[in-house]
Amino acid sequence: MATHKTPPIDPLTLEVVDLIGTVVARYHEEYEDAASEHALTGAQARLLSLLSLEPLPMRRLAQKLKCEPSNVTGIVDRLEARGLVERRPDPADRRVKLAAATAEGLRVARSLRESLRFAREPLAGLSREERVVLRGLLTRMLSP
Amino acid sequence: MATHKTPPIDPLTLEVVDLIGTVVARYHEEYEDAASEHALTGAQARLLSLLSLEPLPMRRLAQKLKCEPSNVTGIVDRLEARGLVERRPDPADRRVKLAAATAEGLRVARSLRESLRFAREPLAGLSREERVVLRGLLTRMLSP
DNA sequence: TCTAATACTTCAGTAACTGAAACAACCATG
DNA sequence: CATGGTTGTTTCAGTTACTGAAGTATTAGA
Repeated sequence: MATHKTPPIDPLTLEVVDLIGTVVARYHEEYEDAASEHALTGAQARLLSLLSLEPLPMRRLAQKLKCEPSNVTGIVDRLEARGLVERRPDPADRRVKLAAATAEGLRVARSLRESLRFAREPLAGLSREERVVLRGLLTRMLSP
Repeated sequence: MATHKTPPIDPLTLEVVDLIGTVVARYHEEYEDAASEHALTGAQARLLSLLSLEPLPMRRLAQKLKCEPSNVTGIVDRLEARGLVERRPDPADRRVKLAAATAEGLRVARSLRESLRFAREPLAGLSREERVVLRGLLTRMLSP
């Protein structure tokens, strides 16, 4: 009964996968909380964070957020209605609209970043050496 | 200009936080993909996974999924319409409805679990010793 | 028993999302 | 330089997820 098509996954790996699941859940929870403290939804917060680095065409936003462009339209609409984002014409291509964070949008994005406690607390228990090790392991995990 | 209210976060920590963000993104992507391969949304997949372990009252589902009970009603409705979940009366309390995975639901849940490649691939590059170290670090990170 | 709390559903209302269709602007080819 | 295909954005219809308020049972407590 222990012989299946799927190779049996060893308990250690299962445990690590489970831990990663917990990290993911915690991360999301904190992110959503931080967003809603600023009266933003998760999707709005993600988009605004992207724009806080540089203005982007709608199409690139859709690529980065892995969704359809028609979806981005709505999210930007709502952020624009609140004065956090504005649409500018792209001088190089008149088809393109660049979404850009306004001054207020930048302020909110910064505040959002700072209230993301995940950056400080969960790593607080780790020493510098441990962080280096963790960085190495995660890097190898992510770059196949 | 480098003196702010927020203590400056060192580059190493930022890097690790960024890596965690990438892990979270990758995890989510794979989870959604696996779900949609089974014609399930993410929320439906999460709920069905919970029920594949044991039947649960609607209220407990809402707690586990961190959402309102009225929301669970809809998700269970849709899963029930597809024959993956059924509602049973709780013999002990006639107010309660237990949601339970059907045989077909269990089958889908198992298949979903197996197609979650995240369990194998990203850890594939790590040796046993490294997994032990990773487990330790993640555990310390999560249990403050 | 009468009342308050609990479990679930129903009903607006909003946001996120998809896919198709429309429109404008770009671009390449003949 | 015309024209036809491609690209970037929006609009629209339709689905799901979600909240919060009200409504209906049922249970439990004074």
